[in-house]
Amino acid sequence: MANIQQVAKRAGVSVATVSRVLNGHDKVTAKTKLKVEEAIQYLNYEPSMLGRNLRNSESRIVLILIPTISNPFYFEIIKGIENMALSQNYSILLCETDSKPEKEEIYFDLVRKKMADGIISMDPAVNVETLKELAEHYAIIQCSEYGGGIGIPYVTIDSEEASYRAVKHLIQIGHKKIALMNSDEKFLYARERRMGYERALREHDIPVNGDYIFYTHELGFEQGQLAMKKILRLEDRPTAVFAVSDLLAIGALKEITAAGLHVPNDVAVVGFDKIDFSNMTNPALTTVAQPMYKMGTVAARMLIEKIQGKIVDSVVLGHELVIRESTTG
Amino acid sequence: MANIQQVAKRAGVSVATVSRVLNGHDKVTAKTKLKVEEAIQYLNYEPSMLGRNLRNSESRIVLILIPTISNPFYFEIIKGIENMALSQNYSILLCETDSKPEKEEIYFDLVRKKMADGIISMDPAVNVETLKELAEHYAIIQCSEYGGGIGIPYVTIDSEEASYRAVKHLIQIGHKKIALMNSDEKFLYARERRMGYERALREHDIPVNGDYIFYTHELGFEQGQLAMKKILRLEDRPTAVFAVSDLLAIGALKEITAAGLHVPNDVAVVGFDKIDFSNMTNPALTTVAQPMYKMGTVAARMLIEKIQGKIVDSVVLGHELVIRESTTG
DNA sequence: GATGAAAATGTAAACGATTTCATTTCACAG
DNA sequence: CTGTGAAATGAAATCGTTTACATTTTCATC
Repeated sequence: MANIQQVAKRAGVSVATVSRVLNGHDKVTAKTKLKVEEAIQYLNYEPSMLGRNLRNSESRIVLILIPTISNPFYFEIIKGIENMALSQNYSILLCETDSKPEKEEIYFDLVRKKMADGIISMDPAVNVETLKELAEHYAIIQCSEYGGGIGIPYVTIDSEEASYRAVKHLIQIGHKKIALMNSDEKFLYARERRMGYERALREHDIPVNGDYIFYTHELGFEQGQLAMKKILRLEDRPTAVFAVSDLLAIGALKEITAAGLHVPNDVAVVGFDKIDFSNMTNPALTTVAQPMYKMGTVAARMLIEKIQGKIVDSVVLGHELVIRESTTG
Repeated sequence: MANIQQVAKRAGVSVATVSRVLNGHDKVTAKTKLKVEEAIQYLNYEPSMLGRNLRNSESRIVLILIPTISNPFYFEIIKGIENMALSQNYSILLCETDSKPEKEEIYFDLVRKKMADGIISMDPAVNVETLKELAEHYAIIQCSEYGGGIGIPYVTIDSEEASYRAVKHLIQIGHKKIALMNSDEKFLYARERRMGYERALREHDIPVNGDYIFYTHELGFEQGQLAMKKILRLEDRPTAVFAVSDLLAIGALKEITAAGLHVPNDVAVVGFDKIDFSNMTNPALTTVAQPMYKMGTVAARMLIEKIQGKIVDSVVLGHELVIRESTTG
């Protein structure tokens, strides 16, 4: 494999000139440019990013931190990030932490060692202390999930409001006994979503019943099944369930059907995220749509600006309630 | 941020010595080692991969080429690859081609420019010519999908046999009118799966009916719905459908239910891949399980060996039929 | 044809590590 | 105390770029 020296030699110019035609921001005579291009062609030369990266002290790689790749919630966000990154000549390293500190640490090390220029964190279980420390030296953006008040820019939606609207929809179609399937309240978004839930109830003079609130330690299908089992065993059974993730809701769906009950006639279900699969279930799932693709592009743009040393502000994006069969038959 | 020079200076040794304690394969006195480690600690030094990578002419990054991140089929494979890669100090760049040559080209360029040390291709739509050309200079492995006979090592399952067993299962539980929902036969695996389908039929003296074979140009949910619509319109309606992907099968499921028919009483359905969601549907899907995690680890191991210059052989892994509600009630 | 400013090109020093080869240090035998 | 070989360390080249600065070329002008 040829390097820039050999190209220079063959073209009869200096390496500086070759570099100039390569990057194009400096002026080069049409004639020399041609000579260089011929040499490049002839030698099948491809500039090495290794040399360039060292010289420029950058890697042109950004990290995406997600708890697990199995949650389709992240798909669209990732696509958004990827496309924006690609358009700016960045590549993305997708990092699954499994919410384990030791895996997280591996990836943090990647930026410490200059293998990555920045991080978009979507892991709610991320170690906030380390993140804060890292943010002093490196570019970091939080996306979708965020620890509040730690001074790291984020892009997210208004969880409280989204939750409020979802529950309000259930109330409007006649439900009064509404269960909340929430995740661990150590996460900010979980606290916000419970607040929205309670606000909607209070606004309609429905008392908040602690027995109707369930916590799961993960947002997966199985946790949804498990929680739904408990809900179905309540003596005063709820007629509706609001789950804070589609996977939880799909687990609930499966469990309700397995119990011989009908959705939505016996129990209505609302999910959160509008993952692809929410449309594939029987019945299709009513859910809150986050503008995921947009979220991804915005996060990526913010990160790149941060890498370039600019100051960036946090962003709150809109959301939308998508009403489908699981609440309206 | 400190560099190796400053560490050397503070420790009162040469950079060579620092490098030696860093990498640990050369001998260093316990006393100097301590001095160096103190200096590292004091300066908060982290070795830069940029310098190291240039010197070593490697990036320690491998590319994974997938058509789209939305297909859960790839999850477990990716996890397998990632874990194996991580254990060997490689990171993975997940690359979505959308089956578009221009996106593919972006990623191919990454290896030409030394930004990546090798490629694991899972994209059936990959440009085989370019891939072959690339394989002359760079480490490449095909995983799951593969173009046969192009001299690039692959890891896969025996598609023909898997397909044969799936169809045989349908025959054994009494079906004779079995539709095949296949993808485009420009893909080798599609041809193989049709062959398995036909072998099973022939073996039980069931004539192969061309009207029962459907082709989709993608393997998604919508394509499954569309194809199922056509199948349901056949005058001599099949009593079973074998789809070559779970997403197709889930589309079929939804469509059958929407038509007021029952699975499996009216139409039985078999999928392929055993993605997580195949278990979440109503009814749960009978499907062919590929050893995806294993496939990923094997592919990663093969790739790393290839990078190290070893000669690697292709691998065919086993598979398993998972019988669930969509065929047995 | 000399002059000078502007444009094009070249020289050489970074970037931050690893590693070969040379040199120094060390322990020990004579 | 010296000589010896092995072990530890150091000096400097190297990987492949980019770029500040120095130098040369170009060309319009007088």
